This record gives sequence, C-alpha cells and structure tokens, in this order.
Amino acid sequence: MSVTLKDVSKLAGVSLATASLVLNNQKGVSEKSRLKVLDAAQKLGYRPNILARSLIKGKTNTVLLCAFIKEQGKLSAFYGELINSLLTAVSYQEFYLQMVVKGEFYNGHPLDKRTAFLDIAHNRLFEGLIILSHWPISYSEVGDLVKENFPFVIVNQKVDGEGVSYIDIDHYGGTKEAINYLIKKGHRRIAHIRGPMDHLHAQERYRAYVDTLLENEISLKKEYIIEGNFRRLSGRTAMERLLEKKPYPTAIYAANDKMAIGALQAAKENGLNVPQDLDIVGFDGIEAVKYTDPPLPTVEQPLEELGKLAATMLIENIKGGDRRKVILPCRLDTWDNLNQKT
Amino acid sequence: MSVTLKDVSKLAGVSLATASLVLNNQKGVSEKSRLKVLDAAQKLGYRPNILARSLIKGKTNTVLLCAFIKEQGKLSAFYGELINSLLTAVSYQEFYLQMVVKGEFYNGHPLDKRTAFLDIAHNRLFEGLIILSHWPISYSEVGDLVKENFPFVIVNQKVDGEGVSYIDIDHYGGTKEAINYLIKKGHRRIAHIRGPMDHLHAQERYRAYVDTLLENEISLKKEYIIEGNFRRLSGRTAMERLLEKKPYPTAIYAANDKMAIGALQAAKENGLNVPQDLDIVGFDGIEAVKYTDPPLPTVEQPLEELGKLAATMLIENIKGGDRRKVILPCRLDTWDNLNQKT
DNA sequence: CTGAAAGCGCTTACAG
DNA sequence: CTGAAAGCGCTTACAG
Repeated sequence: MSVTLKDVSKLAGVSLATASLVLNNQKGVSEKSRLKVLDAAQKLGYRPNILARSLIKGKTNTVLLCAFIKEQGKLSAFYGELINSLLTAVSYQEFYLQMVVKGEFYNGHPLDKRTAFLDIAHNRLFEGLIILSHWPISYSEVGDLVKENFPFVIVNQKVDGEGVSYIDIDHYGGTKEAINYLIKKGHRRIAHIRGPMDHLHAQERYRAYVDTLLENEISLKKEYIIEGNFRRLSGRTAMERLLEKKPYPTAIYAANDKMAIGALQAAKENGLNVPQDLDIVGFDGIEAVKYTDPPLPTVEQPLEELGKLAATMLIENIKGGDRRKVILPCRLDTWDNLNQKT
Repeated sequence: MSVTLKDVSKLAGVSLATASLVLNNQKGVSEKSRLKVLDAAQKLGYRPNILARSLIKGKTNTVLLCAFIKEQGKLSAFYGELINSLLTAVSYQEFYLQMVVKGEFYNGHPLDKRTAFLDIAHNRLFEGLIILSHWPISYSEVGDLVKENFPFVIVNQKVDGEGVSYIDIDHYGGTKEAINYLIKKGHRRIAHIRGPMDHLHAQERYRAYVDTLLENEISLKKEYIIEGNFRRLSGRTAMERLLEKKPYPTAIYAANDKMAIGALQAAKENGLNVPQDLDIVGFDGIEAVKYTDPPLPTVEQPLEELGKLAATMLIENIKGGDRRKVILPCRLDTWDNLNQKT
C-alpha cells in the first residue's frame, strides 16, 4: 500500500499532528522534530493524499470546464485555442482544470442542465465552473448556482440577470468595423452571407450589418442577404447565387471565415479577381484565411484573452470577488503585415 | 452547509448505513426504507460528496493529461484536436479528464519529470496518466511508474523498454507514401525541407525521405535538403533558396504543412505554377492546406484515432489489461474529393 | 433487513 | 512544543 502520514510519524517517532504540521510548513515545531519528520518522509517517499486533505479543507483547487456541444466529439478548433488559454491561466493561479463534454441528450432525454449544474456544485469536487455552450443558456438554468452562490462564468454568451458572470466577444462591434472598412474602400453594394438565425452570434453579426449599412445611408437589398450554415460549402453556394444578381455585389461580408473561404473559391472559379473585383471579409480569425490566395481580412476573436479573462474572473469569484459581465472588443485584421506574423 | 448523508438518514429515520445502501442501489433494503430514504434525499436535494466516496473506495475515475510544452501557453491546434478526442473517449468510458501543462522549468530549475510523475501517481487523485511532451521522454523518467505499476500511456512518442505503453504515428511510413506519390508522378528531382534535427519526428521523416529516394535509385543531392524550423516563413526562405539551384527541384516534400504553405507562397511569387511546374507535399493535415490555392497534398495525422486509442489503452490498463505499444498508420491525402469534404 | 462501529488519510482545535 | 482526540462525509464488514 501507499505510504501514509501515520507511517511517517511512526518512523519519525512523533505524533500524527506534529508530522502534519511539519509537512504543511506550519510553525511551532521544534527544529529537531522537523528534521526527523522531513527525514522520514523523504526516506519513505511520502506524498500526501490530496483527496483526504481536500475533504477536510473543503477545497480542491480545481475548476471544471463544462462544454455542451451539439455533436459529441466536435469541439472545434475554436475550443482548442480557448482550452489552451484557460488551462494556462488556471495553472498560473495554482488551480487545476477538469473538463467534461455533454451532448444535447442524455439517456435519450434532453439534458437537464439545471440538474447537471446542481450535481457539479454539490459534489464538492470543484470550486468553480466554466460553462461553454453551443446553444443558448437561460437564466433559469443557472439560477440555482446564483442562489447557492456557486462561482461560475459563462463563456461566449451573454446571459442577463442578477449574479451571473459572463464573458463574450463584441460581435456587433467587430462586424461594424468590418462593414465600415468596406464602405471606406468605396463599396456600396455589400452582400452578407449570414449564419443560421437561431445562432446568437449570427444574429448579432446580422444586426450589425443591417445597422451599419443604414447608418451610412446605404439601402438594404434583400437579394444581397443569403443565409448559410457556417460551413465552407454554404459560402460557396451563396456566392454562386450572389453572382447571378444584377448588378452583383462588389463586397461580401461573411458571418464566418469558412463561408468567406467558400465564397472566395466560388468567386475565383467564376473568373473574378479578389480583391480587385470583389472584396471579401470574414469573421473568426481562423488560421486558414491567412493562407488563402489572397489572404482574407477577418474579424479576429481574441480567444486567448477570452480564456485568460474567463479563468481570472472565475478564480476572483472563488476568492470572494464580485461577479462580472465582460464584453471583449475584437478588431478587423487585414493582414497588412502578414509576413511578420507567422 | 451542504446536505450530507447524515441529514438524509435522519430525515428518513434510518441509519447511515441503510441510507448509504439505498443511494448506492445496493440490494438488501426493505422497500419501505428505500422509499423513505429516496424521498428524504429528494426533499433535501442531497448529492453525495464524491471526495469522501473516492477516499474510501480508492478510486476517482479520473485520469490526468500532463502536457510538457516549450512555451507556456503554446499547446498548438494539434493538441486541441487531440484533447477533443481524448476527452470524448474518456467520457465515453465514464472517466473524467483533468489537464495540466508544465514548462521546461519550474522555479528556475529544469523540471524534474521523474518526481513530477511520482507526485501524480501518489496523490491518489488520478488512476492513470497520459503523457504528452514536446521533447523526448526517457525510460528512466517513467521507470518509477512502471515499477509501481501505475497506469500511463505516452502519446506521440516511442519510448522503448519493458512496461511502457505508448502510441505514436508512423511518420516514416507516411513520408514514404508521400515520396512514392511524387516519384510515381514522374518526379526525380525531389527536395526536402526538413524540420529541426533535434525533433524526433523530423528525424523520422528525414530518414524516410532518404531511404525512399535511395530505394528508387534516385541519388540524394545535398543541395536539395534544407532545414527549416517548422514555421511557415522558414518554408518560404527554403523555397527561395531551392529556386536558385540549377536545375531546381520539380517537387518538394516539406516536413510539415506550414513550411509547405510557405514554399507554395514563395513558388507562386516566383512565377511558378503549382502543381504544373512544381509539386509540393506537406505533413500533418492541418486545415489550412485545404484552402490554399491549390490545396496541398499532405500526410494526415490521425489525431482523432490517436486520442481515442490513447484513452482506450489507458483505461484498459487501469482495469488490469496489459500495456501496449502502438504505431498508427497515416496516409497521404491528395484532396481528390475536397468538395465533398467540408 | 437494520444499526452501531470502525475506518479511509488527513487536519485542527484543545490540553498539557 | 507536543500528543490524544475529534471529525471531514462517506462505505463496509459485523452483529443482531
């Protein structure tokens, strides 16, 4: 069996209490005892049972990242980057990160997030929770966490209501910047390949597209707005349809980079020069848009910042700080200095 | 305070033991007691303290992914995908995944992996360990784990020796397939932009390049071999240098995709048509090579498979199965059916 | 079928 | 400064 504190205290010839004191660097132990204990621990290769310690202290120094995703196993590259920065930030504060993914259903029933959260809050394994979800979280689902004052932060989604911490990206502002960039370049016929309208971020990006055109006294044209599904192929199809319009648009704002790439491919296949004949801007900042020909401007999501701040906010909250709501700005990157970048 | 089993047993009017039995679905309890306990638990919103349970049972159902990385916070996209599949596979087996990253140094001293592993094995938090490292792991570092029979698996690296589990990708075989593809297309002047030679996988890819050329009676030319650093820009520079050779190569095998992309960019800027004038093949299967113009063939790393198998091997081992050494085949993807793919 | 008791490995008042 | 004792929340023999 493994070495316990009892073994150490016995070998050192002191009591359990003394051994514990020494190994936790508490003062009030004679140098002589200290040495004996340290020596014994060393000899036996003693390592504390963290489980037992956590049970007593009621602290585990561990937080849980709980990701709700549509298709099991399909955390996207997006999440990969986020996890990286969460992990780094969490480690930095001497916390540990545990992860779990949950799908839409559990045992054939729609997953009850409310109960899932309660389980997490009560099982005493975690001191805080980071929530990531492909579909909207409602206040009622996290209400219990608020009531019990269990630290949590929702990432990448705004949830209104008292006592909720969240951090999201300014999709509206980022889009606005993209559209203004196109307008400033002289474009008036700006189309939008939007995302699915049940997607919160797609909604915001769409709203910003509409508002920014109108603010600039460019009238909206229904035929310039086409809905895609965030996949590359849907961008391609959308572009083909846009090219049938007369006159066809001179600029495209795609709600994400993959659709922008699809649009680029279709445009090139139809003999257009990008960006001379057609400007295309996407959203997300995935790596691939740096390497298309030409590289595609994109509104970059500050994922590193997102993860870092989420971790910081959560741990602050664990330590007694207040809950916060944060919207992170994001900016257009036009790759003017690409060759310094990678 | 939170609700404990004691509270439940009190409310139900039974002993602790009975309550425990009921809530663990053990039989040998009267229906009447069962109902009372269930009812009380429900009313109080009881959730077991997993910490206490784990302490007794000596089982946590949790495994740790320990990643050693050069630059703190720089788990690449590669790891993102791997984590995804690990997480999915681990969840599927009703285990949990905890993660920690460690750098090369700790408190200014080179990190002592041996001790780090012992800590992990002894703290009783984890039943198994997945090791991922940017730099080579030696047998001596994991020897203690072997000796203590603590389940672990090394991912993405071969470590010889008794009692070690690892899973790696067949970099040699994958490269061979890439080179053969180029030879079959008629190329004889095949250059190699290789990776840093202190990198194990770069070594294997280089070795396969050499062997395959020689097997096909193509003599090696030193000036066709240039070392890069796995970054895009180094592929670009390498390509520029290769274009100065007379005759210049008609095909490039780059040791990774980023350098392949850099090579592509340099080639295009120098007026070459790819693939008509120059064939370029990379390694890794990152998403970006699908969207360059033209898309670049690449040897795809089966990351999903890698993560899944790693998790399976580890959990098998935890459950008493044997340790295994696995090399995963990987194959060249030439994107013949790209438009069905994304 | 049921309850009193011991114990998992540790920490922390409390006397001395 | 030190040790005996209680206790964290639970599970599991053991009597009855």
